Amino acid sequence: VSLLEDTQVATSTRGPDPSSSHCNINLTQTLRHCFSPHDAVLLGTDDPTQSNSETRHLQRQESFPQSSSNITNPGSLLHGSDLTAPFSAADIRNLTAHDDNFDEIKLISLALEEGFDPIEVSQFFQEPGSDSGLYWNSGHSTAFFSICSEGAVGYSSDVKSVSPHGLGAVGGNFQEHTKYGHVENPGDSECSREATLQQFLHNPMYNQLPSQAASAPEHHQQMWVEKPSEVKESCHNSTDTNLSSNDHCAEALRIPFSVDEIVSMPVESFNTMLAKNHLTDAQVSLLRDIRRRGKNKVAAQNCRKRKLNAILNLEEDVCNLQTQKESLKKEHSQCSRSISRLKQKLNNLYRDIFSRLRDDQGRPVNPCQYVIHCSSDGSVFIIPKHLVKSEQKQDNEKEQKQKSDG
DNA sequence: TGAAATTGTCATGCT
DNA sequence: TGAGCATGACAATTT
Repeated sequence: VSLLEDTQVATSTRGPDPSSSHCNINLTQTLRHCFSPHDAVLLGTDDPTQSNSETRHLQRQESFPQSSSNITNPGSLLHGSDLTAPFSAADIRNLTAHDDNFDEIKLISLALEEGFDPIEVSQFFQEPGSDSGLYWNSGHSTAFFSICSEGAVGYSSDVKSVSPHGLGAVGGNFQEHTKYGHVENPGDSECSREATLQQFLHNPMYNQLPSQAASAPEHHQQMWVEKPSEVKESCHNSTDTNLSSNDHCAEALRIPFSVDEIVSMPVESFNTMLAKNHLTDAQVSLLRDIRRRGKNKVAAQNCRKRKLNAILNLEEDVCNLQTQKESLKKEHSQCSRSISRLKQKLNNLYRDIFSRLRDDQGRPVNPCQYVIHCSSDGSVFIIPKHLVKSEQKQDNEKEQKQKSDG
């Protein structure tokens, strides 16, 4: 590996920008792209998840520049213990130990103890108004903050980058960092191998496997820099037309706080955390934004669940009411039939009674002129119809008067 | 390739 | 007054 470190390998058209004049990539950078703390652990053990790592290795090979075939057997370079060569035994132990404890809280403490420099970090936050410039995707548990060269702040994480161990903290957007900040200048002293190694070893925000990041869709990689309009504008306003807007937004910043932690911790703990870490106002604002967005994201998810449940409940209610309506319809038709039968019976009875009635002179009573009246006490009278009509009129008038008085 | 569904975010109002 | 929640609206992304 050390021999290869200075070997310049021409990238093929599969490189980040085939048309770019910066199409040479340092193999060391490439190896860094293709290497994660997980690899270090997996390569050094007989982990049963080896097949998993092989799968990832194959994926990694796909994203590996084609021209790496200039080397006798580039694949072999990625196998075996050679890859661990740049790391000391202590480093490997360190990696392994941390890999087993890569939960977010320990990442935070690790970063605070070993890697995180608030002052260094704060230099990326000198410009206020981070709210509108910030963009982040918290599907994953660990935060990665990026900042445009003009000062707009961004954040990115990758949902799909959950580690095989489910700890969700291995890997990081290092790919972005190298792509935007290092590949352009392989010899940049600021990106020295040693610094990168230190960064690699101590960066707890390494939450995305480089291979996954490299193979991720371009829009995923650029979400954090492309979406905010302010970032876009500030990046496009740059005078250097040779570099893309993403290159201008390439400066990466890491805050060793888990997004989940930021969002879910009690407000007292959150405020304590803010107070203890000597953050700038912009950083505090950023973290509060992250917390607010995280809370709101969960709220939106809950809101949508409730809305769906409400819709489902309403659909269920509609079904129940339709069933009830059908039942009532049946009942109504049954009642109507019963009423018809009763009416018919009553009519027959009426006719039968009148067919048997006779007046004083023995003549049949005309049913058109008389009606059968049943009083409340049970007595039955045969009354001329005109009397009934006049009585009914009087009754109706009485009712109307009562109603108007009432 | 267009439509529909999903998701994250913002703004706003309320507690 | 700050924090959180609920929700409509919008835009980007995914299906």
